[in-house]
Formats: sequence, structure tokens, C-alpha cells
Amino acid sequence: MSEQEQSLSELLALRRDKLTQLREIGVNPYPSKFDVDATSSKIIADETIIAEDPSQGKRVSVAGRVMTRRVMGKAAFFNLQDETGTIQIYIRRDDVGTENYNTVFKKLVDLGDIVGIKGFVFKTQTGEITIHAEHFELLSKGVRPIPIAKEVEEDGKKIVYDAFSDKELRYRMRYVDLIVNPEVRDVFRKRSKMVQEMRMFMIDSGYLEVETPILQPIYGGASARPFVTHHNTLDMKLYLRVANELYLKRLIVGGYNGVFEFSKDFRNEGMSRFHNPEFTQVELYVAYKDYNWMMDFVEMMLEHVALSLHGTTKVPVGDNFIDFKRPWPRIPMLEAIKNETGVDLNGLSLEEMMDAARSVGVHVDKTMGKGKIIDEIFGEHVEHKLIQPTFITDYPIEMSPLAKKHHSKEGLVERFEAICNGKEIANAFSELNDPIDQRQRFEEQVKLREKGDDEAMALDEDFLRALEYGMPPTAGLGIGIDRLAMIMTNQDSIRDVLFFPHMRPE
RNA sequence: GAAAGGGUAGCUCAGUCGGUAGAGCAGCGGCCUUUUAAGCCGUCGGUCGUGGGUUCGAGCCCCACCCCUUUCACCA
Repeated sequence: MSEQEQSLSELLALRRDKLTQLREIGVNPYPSKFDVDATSSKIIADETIIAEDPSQGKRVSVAGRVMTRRVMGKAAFFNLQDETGTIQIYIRRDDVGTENYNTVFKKLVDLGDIVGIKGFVFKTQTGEITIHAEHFELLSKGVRPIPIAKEVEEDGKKIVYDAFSDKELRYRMRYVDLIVNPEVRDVFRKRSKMVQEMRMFMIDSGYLEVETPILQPIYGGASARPFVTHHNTLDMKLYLRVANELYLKRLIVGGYNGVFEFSKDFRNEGMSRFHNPEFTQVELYVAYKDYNWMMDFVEMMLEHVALSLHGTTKVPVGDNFIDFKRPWPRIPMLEAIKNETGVDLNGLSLEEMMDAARSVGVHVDKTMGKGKIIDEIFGEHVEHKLIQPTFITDYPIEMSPLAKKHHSKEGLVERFEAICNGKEIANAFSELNDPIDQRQRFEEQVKLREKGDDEAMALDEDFLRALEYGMPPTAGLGIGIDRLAMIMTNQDSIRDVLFFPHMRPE
């Protein structure tokens, strides 16, 4: 018996004893099925369900957890929670049988147990739609007490007492969190809908949803440290993917005009409010398009998502409303920096750029190239100020080894990030499809790696071979699903949009 | 990786100056056939995160460690 169980022993022993008692009186605490034909929310929404003489009205059959209970001798009220919400049940000894009521319901059923109810719908004296039970049946006996909260409405505001609010326990036991905190169920329902809407948007655009390897012999497509694993039979090292970019581009080479994948990616880096070791990204590649086209696409898709989830393009996030209505501003990176800091980095030498960085309080060192310096200044002075959706375009080439050189601006690539609520939510570029240029960029990454940059990309010989067969001009996109879900559901931690955020072992 | 805050009953939380560990809810025993944080009477429940130390005496002070949260750093 573990320590925790020991301290629970009294409550647990009591519950187990109730199981025995149930079996002794011939009640199966875990029956196989129950025919459900109604949900709490539909019953409450249905104006016509209450007959003039309710006892002659339509019968409903519902199932769910007993959440609160008010027993008044030979009759009782309790709240039954199903997936859709909560509905009150009125149960009387004389309707469901003396033993069923006195012994099973009153003595042996606890809060949190799952029960089935059949009966008719009526309104109580205080006007609450309630099911008058004619049949009561235990469907699953819980042997652990659930942390029941109580709530009351005052002046239209809902006040919750004793809510199950300990974040550690909520994350470790998400099943309990979902039982007792209905708003948590809503967040994840919204996240699911968000993904579905994006998926349908891309499918409706004619693109193919695909799957690519998670276990990769060479990881690539992003600057990040990987998780390493081992294949026993092949006796070889494999990496968990940090991105699926290089595989999806191989498929574009193969002749598909548009492919996308919702991809669980893994990065062996720090954890925070914005970072989980595994996270979800959707990547999309579309042939014969460039990054300008992709900006249009992102705008349209995310405007559509906001409308689908909220019925409006304005999404509440913290103290702000974020408006996804297109078009969004498109600002070249150097211009955005000039707007915020007054510093014009255009055409500066490395030395001049370092001075400029210092002049706005950005720390620089000798190892930094122009691209890194620009990136630092942007991160320090611009990014967090961009609350409304904004495209920042034309990134330094050093930071973007897989992006195509800008068609007119020296040292830049055709890349954009969509920034929203001060954070990147999308990253895209005109994909580099010149195999010679790509090889050189990889070689620069290899040099960085040799200098100790363990986030630099590895040279992927097979990917280069694919490019050598010819990849059409292609626009590529990545959207962080968890980050977007945080915005769309107004949550300020990634752990609140992941069912099972990573935790150290108990 | 660093700093700050936290860990006390199943849940939410008090705990003063170091002096026998508390409340509400849940549970348990009663009363109560339209209640709704139902009510009323009674009652059980603790390895105070873990391990050391100081002290006559530690939830409280000291040391080490574990876990969580927040912020910072890196990134998406």
C-alpha cells in the first residue's frame, strides 16, 4: 500500500465496503450497459419536452455522475453531470423502490458515482428543469472520493467554492480535472474544433493530409536539440522528429501539389509556460506558390477559425481582444525595427550593426552575425508589442537555411512570421528549391555545429538528392497548434491546452 | 539552468511569539417527500512534502533533498 493510499485508507476502505454491500444485496456495481437517449443540455434546451401533465409526458433516459446531493428523507434532489452539462434529478422512495432508494441511493451511492436515470421532465417550484426519476440504477461505483466543488449564483455571477484548483494535481490527474471543472472540458473541445476547422480548410483547398516518420535517422527542418532513441534490431540511433519539413518537401518533389500534416514534434529543450517537450505543429506545403500567397492563405484560414470558434473575428485574450479579420498588416522586419526603435539597420556593416544594437540596449558578442543581431533586436524591442495579428516579412538569411533568397533584397529571404499576442504563431517561406544553394546552406550549418552550436541542422544527403530531381517553386508554412490554441481559448499556459502536459514523476 | 513563492484532513484553506494540529465542504450516524453552497443535531478524519539538526518541546527555526507555480534564459 502506497503512502497516499495509507492516508486515504479510511475513505477507501469505506468505499470498498460499500462495493461488498452492493453485491450482497444483488446489485452489480459495474453493469455492462445502459440505454441513453437524451443529454442534459438537450433536455434543458427543449421547450416542448415538459407536458401539460408532466407525469404523462415523454420519458427520457440519461446517465452521468452524481455531483451534488440534497436528501430530504424520503425524497431527494441530486445533480447529474453528463458530457453536455448538468441536470437536476428528483428521486422519491415511492417511485424507485424502498431498497433501491434507502439502501442503494442513500447509503451506498457516493458523489462521483455514475448512475442511469429514466423518468419524465418537469419544472420545480423554483423553476428548474428537473427529471423526475422513475428508474434509478448504479452504473459504476467509484472507490475514490472526488473533489466536489459547490457553486452558487449570486447576481448572475457564478461563485465556486472549494474548486479543485491545485495545478499540480489537475495536471497529474487530468481525468479528475475534467470531471469537476467543466470549463476545462470546454477548452479542449475548442482546441479539437480548431484543429478540425484547419484540417477541413486545407482539405477543402485541395491539399492532401499525409503522415511522415516520427523516428528519423537524420533530424532536420528546425534548429533544435532532439531526443535520441535506439532501434534494437537495426542497432542504430534514431531521433524523434523536431519538424517534418524535409519529408513533406520530398512529397512535393514526388508530385503532390499540396500536402499537410498535423505533426507531434519533439524538442529536447527547456520547459515553460510556452514550451512542452512534445508539441503539435501543422505544416503545409503548396507547389507553385510563394510566401506572399501563403500570407493570404494564413489570414483566410485563421480568420475562418476565429469565426468558427467564436462567431466573430474578435477573440478575447487576457485584457485584449485580438481581431483576426483580414487583411493583417505586413511589415518588413527591418522596417518594424525602425518603427519601434528608430534605428535603421538597412545597409549597415557588421560593426555598425553591433553599435546600433548596443545603442538600444541589446547585448551582442563576437560570435553573432548580422542575422542574429537583427533577430535579437527584433525579439527584444518589437515582438512582444505586436498584439494584433501581424506579418513580419523578409528575414535575415543566416536564420533561415531552408528559405529561398529574396528576389530583390540582398541578405534576406522570402520568409514571414505571423505574430499575435506578442508571440509567433506561424512561420513560412518560399521554400529553397535550388539544390546547390541548399547544399551550401547545409554546409554553413555544419560549420556552426562544429563551432559548438548544437541546435544547427545536420546535412541531409537524401533531402538534397530529392531537390536535385527538381522541386517546383513551393510555399511552406508551420503553425504552432498549442500556441494558437492558447490564444483561441484564452489560456496563458501551454499546460492548459495539453491534456497531459509533461511532469516530473510523482 | 537561475531566482522568488508554495507543499497542513479527500477538496479549499487558517495556524499568532516555538508550547496538546483547526474551519468549511466531503465522509459517517440520525431527522426531513419540490431542494439547490438545502437545513438541523451528533461524529470520524492528520507521517504538517521527505530526511537530518537545534531545543525540555518544531507545522513554525537551521541544513539537505523532492515536487509544483511564477518569472528569467532557449525555443515553437
